[in-house]
Amino acid sequence: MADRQERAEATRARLLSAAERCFARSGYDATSVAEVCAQAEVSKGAFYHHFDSKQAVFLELLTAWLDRLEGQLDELRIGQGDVPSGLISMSPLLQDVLRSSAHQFPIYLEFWSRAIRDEQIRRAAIEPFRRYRRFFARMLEAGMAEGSLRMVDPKIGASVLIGLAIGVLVQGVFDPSGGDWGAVAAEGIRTMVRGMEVN
Amino acid sequence: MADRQERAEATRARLLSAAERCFARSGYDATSVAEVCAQAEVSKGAFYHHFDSKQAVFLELLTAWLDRLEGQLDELRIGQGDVPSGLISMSPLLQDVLRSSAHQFPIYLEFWSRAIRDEQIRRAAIEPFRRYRRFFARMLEAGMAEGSLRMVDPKIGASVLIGLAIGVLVQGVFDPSGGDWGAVAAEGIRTMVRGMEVN
Amino acid sequence: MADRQERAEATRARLLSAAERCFARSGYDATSVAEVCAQAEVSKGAFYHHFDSKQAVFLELLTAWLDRLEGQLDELRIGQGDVPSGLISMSPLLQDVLRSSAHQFPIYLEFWSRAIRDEQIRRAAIEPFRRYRRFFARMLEAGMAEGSLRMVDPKIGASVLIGLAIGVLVQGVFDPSGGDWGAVAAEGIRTMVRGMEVN
Amino acid sequence: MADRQERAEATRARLLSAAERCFARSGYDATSVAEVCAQAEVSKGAFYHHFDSKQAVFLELLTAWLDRLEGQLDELRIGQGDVPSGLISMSPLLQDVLRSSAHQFPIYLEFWSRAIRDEQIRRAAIEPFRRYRRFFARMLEAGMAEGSLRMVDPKIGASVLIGLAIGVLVQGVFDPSGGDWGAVAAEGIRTMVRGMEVN
DNA sequence: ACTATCGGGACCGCCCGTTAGT
DNA sequence: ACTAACGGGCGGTCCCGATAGT
Repeated sequence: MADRQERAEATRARLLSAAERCFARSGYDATSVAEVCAQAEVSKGAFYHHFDSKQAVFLELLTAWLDRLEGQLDELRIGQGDVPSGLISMSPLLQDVLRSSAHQFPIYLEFWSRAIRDEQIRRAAIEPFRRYRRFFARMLEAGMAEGSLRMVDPKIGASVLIGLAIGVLVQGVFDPSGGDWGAVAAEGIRTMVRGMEVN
Repeated sequence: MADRQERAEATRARLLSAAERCFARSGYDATSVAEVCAQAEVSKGAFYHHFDSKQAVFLELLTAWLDRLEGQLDELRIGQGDVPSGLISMSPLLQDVLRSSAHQFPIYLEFWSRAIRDEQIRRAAIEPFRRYRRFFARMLEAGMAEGSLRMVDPKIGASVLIGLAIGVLVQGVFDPSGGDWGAVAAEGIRTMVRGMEVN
Repeated sequence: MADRQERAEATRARLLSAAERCFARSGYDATSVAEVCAQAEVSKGAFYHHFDSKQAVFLELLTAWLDRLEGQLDELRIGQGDVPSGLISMSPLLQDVLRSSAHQFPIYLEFWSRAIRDEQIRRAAIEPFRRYRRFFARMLEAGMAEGSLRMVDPKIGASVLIGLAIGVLVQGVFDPSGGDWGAVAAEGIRTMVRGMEVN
Repeated sequence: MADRQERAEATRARLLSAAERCFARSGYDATSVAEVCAQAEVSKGAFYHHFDSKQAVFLELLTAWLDRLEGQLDELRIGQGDVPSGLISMSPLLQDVLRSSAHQFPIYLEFWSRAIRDEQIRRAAIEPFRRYRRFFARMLEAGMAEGSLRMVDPKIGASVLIGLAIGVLVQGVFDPSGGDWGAVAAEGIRTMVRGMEVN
């Protein structure tokens, strides 16, 4: 039956989860494959059976995270009401990411560092962001169409919104005790929206 | 007599510069001490004579960069006019940082990744940000006092501003060809200020 | 009914052929069992079902090659005419081996390297050579008997002949473009025979 | 003083010698760098300080061996008497190589196997042989000039001579107890020369 | 102040072979 | 007969840092 396949997928999942834990705790470079295997309680043979390299695991974790984020974004798409209130209703999402990703975000930050140098990682890391930007650009266009938002280049406006989110995330991760980052997120979005509204 | 000391200072400087180049090109972990020494055309012994460890060099580069940034900020402090236009006049600075730091910023991004795990690095990396925040908080307080800005928690407002700056920087570094980041910076600040003004 | 067995035999043959290709291309050590299996489009399980080990495949390829060589030699045995012209008529064979074995010979060269250390391989690799020597020794004895060849120790003479063949082969394989090895083979045999004739 | 440098060269020499021993005993692939280091009683750090890679050591051993061989050849160049007797006087050299290289030759055989695949090794291994061939070609030309040798393409004749030497060496190494290889070498050269003489 | 040499250690990737399953 | 999953282990390379020497 599918017994074998199930077991294999379980092993794979255990490896991914162990890798995520290790990367989050010690960082990518400081995490050895052996450590991940030990955490997952499998052999190195199993590791390299399921993944091509250490980086491949990383890439998979990255894309999974980015996809999850996009999924959450899509769920909010069906926001009733006008665009400004739609945007404001997103601050819980940002706060949620802030809270839940506190331990994972550092990994992705490190990943981004690598993305600058590695073409493959760069593509994987940047493409989703371009999609996010398209998502927000469409929202802004809708807002302009409905007359609730001032006229701005939607692409630039979207980049500003995403920039704010990233910046708050970064600060929240580095200096968790340095401020009420949930409040900063909320206030940031509120201010941003205010600055974008027609009046 | 100062000959000896001068020569030593020059070696030290060459090492720092070589390290900056290497870190920027390959990242911290991928850069070996030997590589830095080769670039600086000195032996490893010289390296360890001037620095305690690879990380020590990194720390020194970090603080130098952050101090330079703060210096640029201080120069702008003597802004005449009201606070909103003072803030807006800062966008060239951000654009400048965006342009000039394009090659160095990745290093500090990586540094931040490490800051999460390493107490020493964390302090060095976070303290300046707290200073930046105090700087902007004071600006916002002044704006509220002069009646040009809405009432907000100045600390939170400052964090929002810094977040925006970071977020634009990050995007600009990762995806330089993905947008006109100078324009994004300008538009972001303009919108932010609009959203903060009394009306 | 023979269906099952046929299929198995085909798999076995595909593995052997794939192994030969891989060994020739990358050498014995640099060729992994996985690579051979990939080339043969079967799983590693199949490999180890048909062969005990990587070396077993190697041994099988070796003996097959040596047997083939001996077969070609036997075909020439029915040489009419005297011994000297019989020997000279063998130079096309050497040239043929030179041409056809260009890609396989390196494998066996490597095999010989191993033969020095491994008893099992040594026996497999050396025994045929002793047979070749006996073959030529008998020819030389015949030549001496018929009065066309000088008196020499037939065993030593045979070794000289085989040595010449090996040496030309080795050079031809290493430095194919370095000379006209077919001509070298012909001239070598001719000279050798001249040196062996009574006058 | 030169104390330090002396010690370093001693270490280097110990490594080379240990490598030669190990390669001869177990073959190139089966010899680990760690093993060589252990034999030489130095650390891996020392190994990689003196050599770029395992292969670099191999290459150095190879070229040293080939150069030594060429040196021995050059010493014989000042042969008085005519060319035929000059050639015959070389058989002790071949016998000597046969005896002394019995343990090293397998290494170079393996090296040659690699030479087929690796451009760098190939060049290092083949160039000397081309030089040998030029050496013998000049001898043959001299012999033809003095009228003691038949007219043959000197390049081809030289290749034949070298081929004979290689072939005897190969057999002697593989099957040391299978014959009197010294006698084979002598008889081979004698026969060859006889076959080349004018009558 | 600066160098050459060296020590000790760790890491990624891979590899050969086995076994549970089909 | 054949497969996928896995175990256990090793090997080359490199790296950080220390030391002995100038």
